[in-house]
Amino acid sequence: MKELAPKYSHQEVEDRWYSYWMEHELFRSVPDAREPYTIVIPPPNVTGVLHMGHMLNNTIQDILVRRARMEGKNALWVPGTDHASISTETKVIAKLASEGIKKTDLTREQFLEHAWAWTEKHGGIILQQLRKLGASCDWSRTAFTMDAPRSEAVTKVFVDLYNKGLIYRGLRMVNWDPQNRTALSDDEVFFEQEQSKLYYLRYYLAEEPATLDVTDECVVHTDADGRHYAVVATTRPETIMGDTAMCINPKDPKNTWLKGQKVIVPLVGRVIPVIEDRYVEIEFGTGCLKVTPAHDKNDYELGKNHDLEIIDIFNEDGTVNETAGMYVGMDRFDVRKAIAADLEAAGLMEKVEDYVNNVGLSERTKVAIEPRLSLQWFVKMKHFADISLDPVMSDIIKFIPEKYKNTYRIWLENIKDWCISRQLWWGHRIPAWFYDNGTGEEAYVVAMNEEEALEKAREVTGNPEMQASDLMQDPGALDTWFSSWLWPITLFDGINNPGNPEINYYYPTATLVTGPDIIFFWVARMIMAGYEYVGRQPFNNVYFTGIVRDSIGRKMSKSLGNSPDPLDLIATYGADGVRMGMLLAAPAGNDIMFDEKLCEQGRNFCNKIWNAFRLVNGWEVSAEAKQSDAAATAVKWFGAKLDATIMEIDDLLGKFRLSEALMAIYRLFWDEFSSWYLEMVKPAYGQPIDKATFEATMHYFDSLLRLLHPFMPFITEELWQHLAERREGESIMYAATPRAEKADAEVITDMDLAKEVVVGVRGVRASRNIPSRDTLDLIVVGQANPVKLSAVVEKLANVTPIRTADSKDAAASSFMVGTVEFNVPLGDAIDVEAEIAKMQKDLDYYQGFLASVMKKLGNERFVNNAPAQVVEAEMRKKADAESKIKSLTAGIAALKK
RNA sequence: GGGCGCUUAGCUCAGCUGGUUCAGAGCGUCUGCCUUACAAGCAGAGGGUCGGGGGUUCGAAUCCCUCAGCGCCCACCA
Repeated sequence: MKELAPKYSHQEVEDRWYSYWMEHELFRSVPDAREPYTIVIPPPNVTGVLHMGHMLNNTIQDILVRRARMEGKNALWVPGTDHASISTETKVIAKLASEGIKKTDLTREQFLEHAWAWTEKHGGIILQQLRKLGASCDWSRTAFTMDAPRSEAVTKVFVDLYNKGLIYRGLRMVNWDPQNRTALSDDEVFFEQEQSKLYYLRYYLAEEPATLDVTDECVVHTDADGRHYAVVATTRPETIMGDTAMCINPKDPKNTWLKGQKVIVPLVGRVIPVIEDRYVEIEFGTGCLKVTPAHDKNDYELGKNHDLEIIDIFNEDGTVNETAGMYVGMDRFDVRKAIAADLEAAGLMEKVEDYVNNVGLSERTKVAIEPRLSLQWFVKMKHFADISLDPVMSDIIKFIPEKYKNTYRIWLENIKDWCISRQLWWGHRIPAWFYDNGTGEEAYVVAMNEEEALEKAREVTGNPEMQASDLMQDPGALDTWFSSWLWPITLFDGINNPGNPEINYYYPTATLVTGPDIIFFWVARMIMAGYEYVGRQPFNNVYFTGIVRDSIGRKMSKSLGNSPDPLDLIATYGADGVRMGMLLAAPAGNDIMFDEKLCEQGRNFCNKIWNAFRLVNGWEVSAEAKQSDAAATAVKWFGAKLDATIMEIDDLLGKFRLSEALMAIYRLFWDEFSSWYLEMVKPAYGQPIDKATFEATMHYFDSLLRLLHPFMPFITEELWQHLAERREGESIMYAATPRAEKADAEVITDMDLAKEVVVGVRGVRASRNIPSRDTLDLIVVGQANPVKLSAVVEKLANVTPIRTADSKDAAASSFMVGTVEFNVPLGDAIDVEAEIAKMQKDLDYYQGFLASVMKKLGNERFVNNAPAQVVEAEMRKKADAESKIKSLTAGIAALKK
């Protein structure tokens, strides 16, 4: 056998094995007779870069897939990327801007060329990075949400839903992003607190009435000239050009005098009515609300109810338009400043207060959303909510952790229609064609392509002369999620080619691994699409990972600079080390407090495995050598320990407690196998090992590597090749995961006792500074030797065969294991005072313990009410404590003599 | 405003339907060791009245109430 370096070096090993796996197509899956196990990757944004969230997410997926593969399932992990419509378009625009090119200077085709070029350059980088992590994806299936098969499916679904009446076009107040000039869905808006101002504006009465209907409770404003005015508090004075009413609450006693009046919009001069609606909050500001139906969601509703005029004063980019009549062409925020100054100058500003406001921002551009009235395409969600709630609530689709079921339910119960159109170019184009039907009303057809659209249009209009040039396709694109929601289906061509062998085999997928932040965007909608188009759930489990934070709990972000580069981490600690580091910090459902030290721990573990292998690899095997008692015992015991841990791991993995499963293997390998087992079977210096022990050890090593492989694929593959001859193309990836039905509990218990005795002797050595090479005597006091596995004790503690004695040796250090006292005679080396102090401490503890047990047993209600076995246990505790006290008391007395 | 979750050792967490000395794990800390696989290591040790208060019970980290602190999601009063 060749010499191995004392330190494991991952660099060369990891790349070599990844190439080997690829070369032999070991990640490839095609349908066969085995049970399928499918995972579809949450497609990362095509222009994205690998971050720690991806690392966590994909490590988990890889563990699940590799484990399933070793369980004999036909495991498939499908990779791909997302075209990320708005995000990519934003980035391309920014890139073009840096080159001095404006989007508006380009045609659609020119812009798309740039976008595709960008996609080709960046797309796939992130997938390449995943390979470094060891991701066992079937790369031959790599998909893109905007490639041809996916695009066709998207169009098909749009047409289908339109035909079913589930997609409609409507004039709605939408979230408008003035930077990208597009509508956004509600889910793409986030709110942030902002320091702003509350402006109090004077709205003078249009006509001074002869008498004012004033009560004692009224708050009436009068200026120096005796003219009356109302005061309106607003955060958005720049929208006054769009005011078409002022609103008060009919129950507001302060403002009853305004009922039925008309007021003048400051600066603008327009006369508007005072309307009454209970929507107005009496306590807010002055109780007077300016109503701008074109620029506020609630105002729009008010406008509808009170039949108000709608005056839209903004352009698509958030500048003021001609309709406003003033400040034309200025940006909305510049107008705010200008108008505030002008109001002040005109004496129309009552006062200005500081105010903390929640402002809606575009998730992508971070620009303040402008509520805007526009014609958009919507999906009716009621139907989808109806078909997708029950499967989750009844655990047909299991959420891990379960708490997200609640979140899901509440969202579905309050669902709003989904705005799916975006005024963007990068994305799936909306398959609707408009034409002029001469009525001035909007007329369009929805079809798979232009040809079909023309056919339909001719049919609808009854005009066979209609030409393609008479049609104009909707220039907009679809929300990215309108393609993502089909992902588990379109990856197997289930929309274009329903019921094909692939979709029948791989669908429903096993487990979706994703973040809770996209539970609405994506998870819920995939469930909807799954039931609508396949009639079944898209996945059986959804494992929600936490957010990766830094070691002091801050979210990792570029701006904070607290996010390590995953590839740097891999270079430093190895993919195996980083995978372990991620996982150690990642209990399901909790946020991840990531600390680079955990990767170090992972790397150290690799080194430990490596060195354990170096040890066994270096043994000289002798067919003649006889197996020692210690070795025979060790072999039997570790087999039991291994079985017990296998069952524990099965249980943990079944509950998706990956972190704990890995920790169980870690302890099994490090503590039980390396620190205990290998020390038990290790031959004396220069001696060969017997064949039986060697073979058992290699077999155990093999089992450990198999258990570990899903978590740490590279080092396990590297070492596995040394364990047995293997043919080219074979891999631990397909070795069966170890199984166990039951574990020999007796030998485990016996060994636990033996280990405690060893630790006891080591403790004596440590406190007396006795080198481990000095052989000691070990005596059981006052009873028969209870240690069955004494050969192990003799070897590991380096003691002569265990003897028994009736009473305590005055020149011995002692320790207790259970109820048994052990003596280690030390002769002159004994420190009587220290020995007495130690025993006295134990004695105090047991006396206290006995007292508490006696109190319990003295309580009649306890004895009468508690189950018999609980009472019996207390009786045993009492007997144990008494026996220990007796032995300790005798020991102290012996020492004091 | 509505909802969900968390608070256990210095740190990160596990403790299922209350009961085996149940108060645990990993890391860190301290002490002693370059012992013939591994100092990225070995051996040993210390460390918590389970957020506060109250209740149910023979018995509570575990169940109930309440207070405090932290976090997340939804809604978005100008």
